[in-house]
Amino acid sequence: MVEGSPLRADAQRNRARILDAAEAVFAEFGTRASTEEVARRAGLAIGTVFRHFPTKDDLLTAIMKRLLAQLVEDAGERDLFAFFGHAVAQAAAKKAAVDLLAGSGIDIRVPDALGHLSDAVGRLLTQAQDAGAVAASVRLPEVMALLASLCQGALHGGWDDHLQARTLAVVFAGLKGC
Amino acid sequence: MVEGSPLRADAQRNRARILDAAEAVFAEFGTRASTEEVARRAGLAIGTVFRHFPTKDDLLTAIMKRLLAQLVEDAGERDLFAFFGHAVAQAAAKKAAVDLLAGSGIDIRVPDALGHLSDAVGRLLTQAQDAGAVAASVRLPEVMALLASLCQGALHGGWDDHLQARTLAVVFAGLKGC
Amino acid sequence: MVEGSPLRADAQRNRARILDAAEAVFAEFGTRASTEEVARRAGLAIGTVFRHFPTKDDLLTAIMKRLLAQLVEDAGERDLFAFFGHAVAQAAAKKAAVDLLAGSGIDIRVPDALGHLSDAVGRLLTQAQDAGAVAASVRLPEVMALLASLCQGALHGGWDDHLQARTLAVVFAGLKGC
Amino acid sequence: MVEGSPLRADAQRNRARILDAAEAVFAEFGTRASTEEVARRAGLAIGTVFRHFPTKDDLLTAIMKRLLAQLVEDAGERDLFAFFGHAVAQAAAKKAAVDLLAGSGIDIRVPDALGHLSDAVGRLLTQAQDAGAVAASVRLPEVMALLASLCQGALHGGWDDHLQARTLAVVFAGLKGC
DNA sequence: CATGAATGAGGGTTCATTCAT
DNA sequence: TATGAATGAACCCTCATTCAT
Repeated sequence: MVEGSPLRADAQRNRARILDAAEAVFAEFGTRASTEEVARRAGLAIGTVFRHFPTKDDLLTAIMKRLLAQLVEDAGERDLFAFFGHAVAQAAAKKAAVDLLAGSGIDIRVPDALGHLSDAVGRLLTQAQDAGAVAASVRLPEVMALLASLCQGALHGGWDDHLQARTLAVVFAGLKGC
Repeated sequence: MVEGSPLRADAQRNRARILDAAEAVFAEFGTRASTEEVARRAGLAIGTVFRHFPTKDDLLTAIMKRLLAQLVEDAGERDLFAFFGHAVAQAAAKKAAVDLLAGSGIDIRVPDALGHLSDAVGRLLTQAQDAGAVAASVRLPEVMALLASLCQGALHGGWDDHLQARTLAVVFAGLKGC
Repeated sequence: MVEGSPLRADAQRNRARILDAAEAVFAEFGTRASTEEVARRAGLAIGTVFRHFPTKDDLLTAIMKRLLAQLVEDAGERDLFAFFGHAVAQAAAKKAAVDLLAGSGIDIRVPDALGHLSDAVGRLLTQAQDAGAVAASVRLPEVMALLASLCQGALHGGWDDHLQARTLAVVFAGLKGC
Repeated sequence: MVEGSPLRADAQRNRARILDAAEAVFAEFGTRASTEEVARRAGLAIGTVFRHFPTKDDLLTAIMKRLLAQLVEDAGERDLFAFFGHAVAQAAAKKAAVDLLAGSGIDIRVPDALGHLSDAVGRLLTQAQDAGAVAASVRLPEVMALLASLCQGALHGGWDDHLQARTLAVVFAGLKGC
């Protein structure tokens, strides 16, 4: 079953190029960067971008979904603390996506993807609490709130590694409960 | 020194009206709201707004400075924990300003104002550490980073009071050191 | 009572220039002509056109209203047959307006203006019937239908004067009843 | 003469499907409907449409020709009055074609087809005059002008059956001479 | 010959900024 | 100095047309 004509391969490649370019462009200039700039970076004509993503929002949503899916995957390979560190480290490189995660301006619905991330973090939280690494009183909503906050902070604050470590250390201490 | 001519009074009043309108408009619609909308809300013509703030960025910078100055003042009347709660609570109502603080898109330099806020928070931190309410190992940079992160998180996350309290509780526990 | 600042005069002049240019452009190229072309013909920047008519439809509606108002006025100075001749002769020069009158594509509501025209023609019809120049059985709806049809026909058919006269003669004979 | 290779059969079928789809689409949405929509409705790829009709105008011209040919055929089976009624009734269902007939926007030359229609109507006219049903003074050009006008009017005016009957009655009375 | 992805000019619209009044 | 009309670059998006597969 060879579903999809050979041309489909080109289209797939272009779709990926667009997403990569968009992620880079939006990361560099924010979501206000023009779709034209994305096309330029992807080395494609503007029409091609709109053929793949009929709306700028569609493009942003697609980026968002990809980022969240990646985070969910990343969550599977780490414990809660490592995942926090990882996510925060990623943030700086994912300006646009974090903006979107934050809901700034553009109305984007990625409930499923967000739900999956929440599920993944929930599993990490349970593991951490079972291992006694996080206080039993801590619940998922505040963990997600802290994760989002720290990603935003890292993104916009321009933290260096040292500052990031010290900041996370405070939060981790808080999670452990004391 | 002609600083006090009758016209100057008008100008000062207009400047204040513009800033108030801009804060309200940008808080409601984000920094993408048009300058024209700000003028409308201020009950002034667009030209007047640009006479006072030659650039939209200038206007945004001015709002930022005013917000930070207010925060510095607020810091003087609270302890570290109360101030965190206050700042976070404010965030939701100051969408635009927090965006700016975060540097999203528009390039704004308000080093002095930020420095003053840092100073104020530094004083609160010292007080809290002197009182044994915050671990001695905690330093100002991470406190500022946490403050900014939580403000961002509160702003974009749409936290209710309960979630805000639980989230802050984790951070406060972390600051106390345990 | 000097309502309106002096600048208003300029704006009024520009509004008129835009309407004149739009009528000419749309008459020449149809309603598909670009707003940019209208601006060019008016000797104004595109932004000015959109300041006066926030939407292309707004511009088309405005032209339509003006044309209909003119027709209503024209109706006051003629009998039914002369008015038919006049309207049909105008049609060729008013491509766009007739298109709009016909409702082609663009959704425009000018019910009031259309109603006024209908009223004016109704008066002419009554006069003609009172004078025995039109059969008593004829009613307004079909007169309006004939008027619109003939305007369309004249517009798109490129009739010369002779053909127009002969065509109208048939319709006039029909109205007289025989 | 290779006119009859198996492929030719496919091509002919596709050509017909495209014309049918185009007539339906343009009738529904006007000539502004996209060629892509036509391809979709025909169940073909856009490239196939352009292979058969290198230009959108070519497609529109082809539709026009087919419509006129059909009208010519219809004319053979009716007397002048019945044909008028038939053509006008068709108009509403042939939005696009009538648009084209009218020449609105797209520049299309279908002189031959139009000539044939004119010939057919000329025959009907002669018959009617021979039968004394139409005044001898009436000539073909104004009959064609009336026909086109009424089709336009019916198309854009949204006439109901009653209005159409009354409107045609006036024209028929005019043709009869009185 | 059919396919459908890619192209890119062009269209409607917005908005920061300028400048005549 | 305040006003608000004018400007025009830039943006998002559409669609006729081309061309590699």
